Order: sequence, then C-alpha cells, then structure tokens
Amino acid sequence: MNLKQLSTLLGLSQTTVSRALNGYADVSEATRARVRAAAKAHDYRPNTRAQALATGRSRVIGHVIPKVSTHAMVNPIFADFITGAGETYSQCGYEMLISVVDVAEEEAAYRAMKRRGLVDGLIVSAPRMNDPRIELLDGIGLPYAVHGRATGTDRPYSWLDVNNRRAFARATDFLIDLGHRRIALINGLEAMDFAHRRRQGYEEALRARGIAPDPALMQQDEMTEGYGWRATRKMLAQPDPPTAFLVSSVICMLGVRRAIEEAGLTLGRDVSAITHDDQLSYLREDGPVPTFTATRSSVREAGQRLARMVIDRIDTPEAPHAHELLEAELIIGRSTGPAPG
Amino acid sequence: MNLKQLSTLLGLSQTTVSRALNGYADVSEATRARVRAAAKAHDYRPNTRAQALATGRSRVIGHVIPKVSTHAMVNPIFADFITGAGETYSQCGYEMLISVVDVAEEEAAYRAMKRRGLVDGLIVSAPRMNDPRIELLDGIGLPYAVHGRATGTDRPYSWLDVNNRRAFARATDFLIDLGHRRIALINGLEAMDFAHRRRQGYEEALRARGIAPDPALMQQDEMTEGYGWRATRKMLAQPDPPTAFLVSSVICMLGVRRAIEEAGLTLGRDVSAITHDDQLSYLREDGPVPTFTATRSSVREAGQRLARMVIDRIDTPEAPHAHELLEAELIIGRSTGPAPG
DNA sequence: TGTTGTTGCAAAAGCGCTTTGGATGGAACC
DNA sequence: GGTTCCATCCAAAGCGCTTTTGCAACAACA
Repeated sequence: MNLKQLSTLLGLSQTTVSRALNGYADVSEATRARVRAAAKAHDYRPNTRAQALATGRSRVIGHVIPKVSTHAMVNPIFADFITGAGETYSQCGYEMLISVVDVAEEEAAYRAMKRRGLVDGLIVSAPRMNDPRIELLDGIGLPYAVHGRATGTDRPYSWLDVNNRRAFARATDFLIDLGHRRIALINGLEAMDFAHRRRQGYEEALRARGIAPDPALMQQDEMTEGYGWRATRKMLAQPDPPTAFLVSSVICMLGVRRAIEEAGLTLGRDVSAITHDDQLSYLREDGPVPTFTATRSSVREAGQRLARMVIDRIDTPEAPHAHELLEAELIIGRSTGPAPG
Repeated sequence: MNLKQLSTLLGLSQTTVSRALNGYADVSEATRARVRAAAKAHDYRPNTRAQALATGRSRVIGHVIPKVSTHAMVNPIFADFITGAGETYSQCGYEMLISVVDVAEEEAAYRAMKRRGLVDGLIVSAPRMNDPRIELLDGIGLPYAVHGRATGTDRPYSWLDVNNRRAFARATDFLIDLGHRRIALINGLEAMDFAHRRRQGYEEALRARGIAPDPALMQQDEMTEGYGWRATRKMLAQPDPPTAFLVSSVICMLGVRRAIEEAGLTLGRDVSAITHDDQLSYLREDGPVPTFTATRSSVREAGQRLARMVIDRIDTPEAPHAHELLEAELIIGRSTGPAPG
C-alpha cells in the first residue's frame, strides 16, 4: 500500500492524503479523520527513501566507529551509550546508522556521508586533544554533537561531557580527607580528553592540599582488567606504596581489586580505591551498599541527551551551540576507608 | 555535484554516465574511463536515497535491540559483534542500522521496517527457545540471519552459531580427565538458546562418565560479575563443594575468581574453572599463557561472517539456507589443574 | 453587485537516480 | 546496394513521496 493506492482508494488526491497525514492546516478535519482511519486500517507507512528524497532529509543520524586495527579495543561503553541514544531516536522518529571505518578513511567517510545524503547529523565519540574532526565537520557542513570535549579547539561546537576534572578532584579530596597521602592514579590513555581532565582534577586536588603529584603513582593505558591488575601490582611493590587508588573504569577496577587482594590486603581497610562508574548495565550492582566507592555518571543517559542535542542542531542550525556538563555523583561504597596507620 | 551536473559537464546523457559508473557493457571503454575520471575529480557520490528509490533496495541491514525495561542489561558482546558485522558491511557497500525498540513493539517494528523500505535484511540476535521472530520474519518477507539457533522451530532459516554443546561437553570432559567429579555450572539464562545447549553439553559429558548431574551445582542468571561471585560463594559454602566450575562468560568468571580467592583458595590449584570466552576486546589477555582456561570463539568474527550470510540471503533469496557451526577452541590457561586430594 | 478573502482540494513539478526502449551510425554480410 | 548486426549512446518514464501553484466554491465585505 503506497500513497497513490491509498489516495485512489479514498477518492482523494495524493496531495490531500499526504497533507492530511502530515498535519497541514489546509485539509478539513473530516477528511483528515477519514484519511487517518484508512491509513491505520491498511497500516500505511510512507516509504522512507521516497520521503527522504522529496524532503532532502534522511532522518538518520550516524555514529562512526573508527577502527584502528583488527585487534583494537572496542569501547566497552559503546553498547550502553548506543542504547541510550537509540531510545531518544525512536521517540523522535530518527534512525541510527553505525559505520565502522578504518581510521585512515575517516575523513573520506564523513564526506561521503554528506555527499550521499546518508545522514542528517553525526555523533562524535571519544574526542582526543585537538581533535581534527570538529573543524572537518564544520567544513563539510554536517551537524554534529560531541560526546566529551576536545581541549585545544577554539571553535564553538555542541558537546555533552561529564565533569571529569571535578569528579576526580572530589574523589581525590575525599581520599585526602580520609588521611591518604600516597594516592595513585590508574588512568585511561591521556591522549583521550577525558583522561587528561581526570589527571588535572587529581593533580589540582593534591596540590591544593600541599601534596606533590608523584609520577611514580600515575599510569595510563587502555582500560582493561589486566592493566588494572598489572599497574596496581607494580605500585604496591614500590618502596613507599600508595594507600589509595583512583581508577578510571570499573573494568579496570576489577583488576585493581584483584591485585590488592592478591597482595594479602583488604580493599576498603588496608587500601582504598575509587573508580569512575559509567553504570554499564552488565557491571551493575544490586546490593544496597555498592562494592566500589565511585564517581558515577550514567553513560546511557549521556546517550539519550546527546541524541537530543544533535537533533536540535539539525532542527535549528542557527541556534547557539549547546553544552551540557554532567556532574558525577560521588557514591560511597565499601572500597574506601581511613588511611591505615 | 549530482548525476545531472556531472553528465552535462561531460557532454553525455545521465543514462550513459550512470551505466558507465555501474559497469554496464554498453558503454565504450574510452568514455567509461572519461566518466570515471570526472567522477573521481569531482568526488561524485550517487545519492543513496535516490538510488534506493530507483532500485527498490536500500543497501541497509538492520539490527534490532529489543529493550525490556529501562534498566535491562545491554548485551556486553554487542559492541564487538557490531564491529565485526560493520567490517563486512563496509566491504560490501552496505550500511548498518540499529534500532532500539521496546519489546512490546518488536513485531510492529519489523513490519514497519519492511513497509517503509528501511532495510533490505535483518540480523536476529539472542534467539530464545521457540523464538517467534523466525516465523514472523518469514511472513513479512524480510531476509534475515540468526546469531545462534532457536531450538523448537522446525522451519528452515539461516544461522551461525558456536557449537556450545560440544564446547561445554569438551570442557567438562577435560575437567573430568583432571580428576574432578563435583563440577558446577554457572550458566546464563537458560531461556536463551545458547545457555540451554551449554547445559546439555555439560550434562551429557557428565553422564557419559557416569556422573549424575547435581541440581545444587547448577545456576542460571544474567551474566554479571556479581552473579558469578554470589553463585560461587554459595556453592563453595555447600557441605560437598565443587572442585571445578564451568562458567558462561569472562565477566562472570571475574566474579567466580574473586569468590574463590576470597575463600582462601587458589584458582588452578585448589579449584579449577573454565569459562567461555567471546574474545571481547576490552577483556583481552596479552600474556603468553592465558589466565583462564577457556572455550574460545571470537564474537567479532561471528559478526563478520553473519553479515556476509544476510547479504547472501538478500542477493540470492532462492538459495538454500546456510548454516555455520563454529567450533570453539579449548585454550588451556592457568585456571585449571588436577583435582585436589 | 462586485471585490476580496478563505477554505478545501488537485495537478503537476521535482527530489536524483535507474532502466526501458529506442536511435544512430558504421561494419559485416549476402 | 540493401540488409543485418553490433556497439554506443540517449530520451523519457518511473521509483513514492512532498511541495508549489492554482482553481473552485463559498463567505464576507463594501
């Protein structure tokens, strides 16, 4: 059943049926009701492609996953983020297109998306410092919103980010209040903007309390369980080991806990640790008191809100850029306690 | 730059330019070369929507994520699977569309996808026992391929699956060979087909060696770290505790290991454990000898191959259904050893 | 009574591509 | 010389919608 068939069936023109369904004023309420009923009865759905061709808008939003190599890590927050974004898209009548592209062809991919009219807008994920994609997309003329921020870029853009600096500063502060002085940072790759900010927050909080950041207590890497374990093990073996850890993700934290327990120490008593928690659904907690003290911010919610943000960019490109800075909650769990001694 | 502009620029008709670019024979090699060169020079890309409208094919494949509730778990294998599928799609000139739909509206969503001409085919994920989607999609007339199998369905369909039964049978066998008799199964939800098959393999292997499966040693739930920990803790507290564990996912395994170590036991010496390993990139290992003994099968590779399978269904719907049964490797790591005593 | 405005609908153009069904001219054949 | 046959190209229709434009019919106004 297409528009033509539906309109002959109703004894109306395609124009009228189309305008009735799309809520235009120049069709009487009586005919509109008739059209609506018929459309429902025959489960009529306008052909997306034809609609897109006629309107010049595809109602599709693209997410690009740059592929570094065949073995590169896929971001574990991806699934939850997508789910959140997808919820908003469904509500707003958009579809989500995901494109896995080789990092060398990323620029070409964006251009092609625009040229081919594949998407109306984009989500930019995992921004790096001085991320070139922002200028690129502005040049191409494709609306977008960034998940995170790109330090070093001076042009305006829309973004949504967690206040990583403040979150890690607060967490550091909290540990200092508990009497800790040797606090380690198990960070993500600091080429990533979020990791860079986390270290800033950590160092600022230390300095504000008169503690000099110690390079021997800072590590950065891709946030796997194994990395958390190795980094912690190594630090605990130092002559003057840390009594507390600040960890960049729960997956990593699982490794940190393991190393601590293997060393014969008890987490939350002998050693404290705070992790950032994206509230990934497959790592969720269910007890009343969470296992880990954490700076918590739902990445699924971030997906929902960021999706709304791109849609706004598409609808009103002339509007000023939006910025949303989500404050992470500091949730007290059982992995922190007063510094020993 | 669109086709019309390109063709006037070349002094040719749209027909000729189109057919030159699409490799038809009725255009001389000389003009084809000219057209190609011009297209490249102006970075001409055919408009996807127009192409789709004209051909009746969208070159898009849909992945549906059914959403149970706002807090339901998002499948952790999702990201790696998508990445694999996306790689194949890129190679074959397809796009991937992901749709998050409320489980109550799943059927309507499939119908709408067909009606609106949104996708040419679908990937069906996480099949349950007697999964109704297979009959539904056959009825709708949308090509698809299933990631896993749906026990209880008698109609033919294309699928790709890991040989879960054999993998868990082999793992069980291996543990029995090591002298274990009390072997626990920490399974996923057995409404899921893969979990059902894993239990079959486990029980068959036990019976074949004269060991009666003990319901007290079997658990099923959503595979979180917390679940692994709780289930293991509980079982270790039993009067006649298991000496070995069969675990359905690495995330779960992390919890199992924690419970074992908390009980003062050493994994691989006092207690053995084997997990299934989907080779998720963010849980990967890098050492020469893996931490966990595991039945290993890359879910990313599954994504790649399954994508190819749907594309084949779309290209040749009359071809017989394809079936691919991937055998998991049994990788010996450091989490298994001879039964104590 | 004539003019203007408003309401409700339709014809037709257009979005950018593919495809059908010729058209043209030259080579090949009798 | 006439016919057939390729090889190469093109005009135009069509995919299923939206949107512009316009046309009746009728009401309202002077």
